[in-house]
Amino acid sequence: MERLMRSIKIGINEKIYLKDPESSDLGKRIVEQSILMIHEMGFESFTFRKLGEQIQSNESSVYRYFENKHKLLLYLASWYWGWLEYKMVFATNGIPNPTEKLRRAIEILTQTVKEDVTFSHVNEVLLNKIVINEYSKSYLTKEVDLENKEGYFVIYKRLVQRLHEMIITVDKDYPYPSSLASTILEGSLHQYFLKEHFPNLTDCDDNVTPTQYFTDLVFRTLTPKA
Amino acid sequence: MERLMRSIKIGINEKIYLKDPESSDLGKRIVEQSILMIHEMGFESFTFRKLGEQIQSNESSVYRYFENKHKLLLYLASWYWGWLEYKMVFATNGIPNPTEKLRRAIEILTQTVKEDVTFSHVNEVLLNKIVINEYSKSYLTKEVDLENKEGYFVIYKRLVQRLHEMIITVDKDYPYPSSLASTILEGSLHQYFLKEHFPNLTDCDDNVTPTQYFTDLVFRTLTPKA
DNA sequence: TATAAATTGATAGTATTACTTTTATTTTTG
DNA sequence: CAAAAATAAAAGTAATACTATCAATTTATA
Repeated sequence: MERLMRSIKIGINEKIYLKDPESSDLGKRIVEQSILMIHEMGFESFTFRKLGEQIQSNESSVYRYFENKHKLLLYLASWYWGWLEYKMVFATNGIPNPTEKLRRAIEILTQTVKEDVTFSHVNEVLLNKIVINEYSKSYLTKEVDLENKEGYFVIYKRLVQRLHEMIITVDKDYPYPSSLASTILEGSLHQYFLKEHFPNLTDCDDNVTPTQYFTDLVFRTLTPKA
Repeated sequence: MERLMRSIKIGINEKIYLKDPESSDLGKRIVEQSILMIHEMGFESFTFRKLGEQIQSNESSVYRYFENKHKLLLYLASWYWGWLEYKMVFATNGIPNPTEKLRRAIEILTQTVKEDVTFSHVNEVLLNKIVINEYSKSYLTKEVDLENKEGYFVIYKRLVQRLHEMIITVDKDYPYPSSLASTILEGSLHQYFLKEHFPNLTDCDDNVTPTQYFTDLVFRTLTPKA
């Protein structure tokens, strides 16, 4: 699995970048170091100037890969969701029982990223934390409809769609499968955030995981067909 | 109800502002026009300079009320949640049946704000839209723990707490009442956002409301005690 | 292997933002 | 009416988010 993951390239919409960061050493350093820096200082404080210094290159060189830091965030997010999608498809493939399949999917999608599989230069553990703290900012903008039309969110949308399909396979009569799917994905990020910063607003802690909460929620909600 | 609402002042943490905007005509114009402008141009494009022009005053005058636009957002959000809390407490007060009480609370908390009650200078319809699009940005910051300690999020937290209490009154054995409560509040904002920008990721549309989705979800999940 | 092409690095420049400071003017209030 | 407070106007600062230019270096290819 690890070896396999390492050899896969995640297909990201080419309009997100000016030059594919996977195509050069500098590009990989941009991705690698931006993850460390955004995690460290947060998205608002992160700038291309600082990144340039960090990678011992130049601001202007970074701009040749990404138009701006917003596009870089879209890139990192797409990478993350593409990686999760891959893990999910792999883990659920071949499970015949729809209930078990959905259960496994929820597990993959809502669990913490513990090990650094180190898919080349990308630190998935930190990337997961970045997504928890910053992903919303990538779509809560005035440009969202335009960017959606450009296809910048396709991977995330496909992931929700896959979850949606697993839900209706378990219970074809459930009336809100899309909403439930999007609630699981978005809600999971939120529960992780609350656990860290607003522990009173969640039941998740060291002993209770978002995975347990959402698994319980989904299977109380759905009525599996006989 | 409308009359009552108009005569109530929402108690907002005094550390959020430098000078109470309710205390002067200029302050009220700041709040009133900032709501229109943030709704119109989005939070990132909104600046105190532009606001100063709009209210026929000066940037520096705005800075005497709020340290920066982030604090202004915290203020507007507190106002909104305080207003919603008030509506909810009012609407559920005196309902003896816990299930009906919770149902009514969910209804209030997840429904669209349709009418402009025009609680003085605040346009609640637009404020609701601002909260949908911008609220996350108020806490997804590196300063969240500090600001939480300062009490900038108390009203929102109290609202989740109230919902939590109603949930356990309906089903004292449900193991995740805090998570469910926070999921309802946050998830509702998210479903409204999806309905507008990612209709494929939600079942909510002109005919199906987030209220229906969450009411259904909660009552499938909880087992009311006999 | 020479040369062209592409990439990168360094520097400088522009417009805007997010403020702060100062001073003048207006409004409020005792 | 005088003093105090609030507001307005203007200017200034440091940082951001870029763009443009050109030189240096690496890479590709003829």
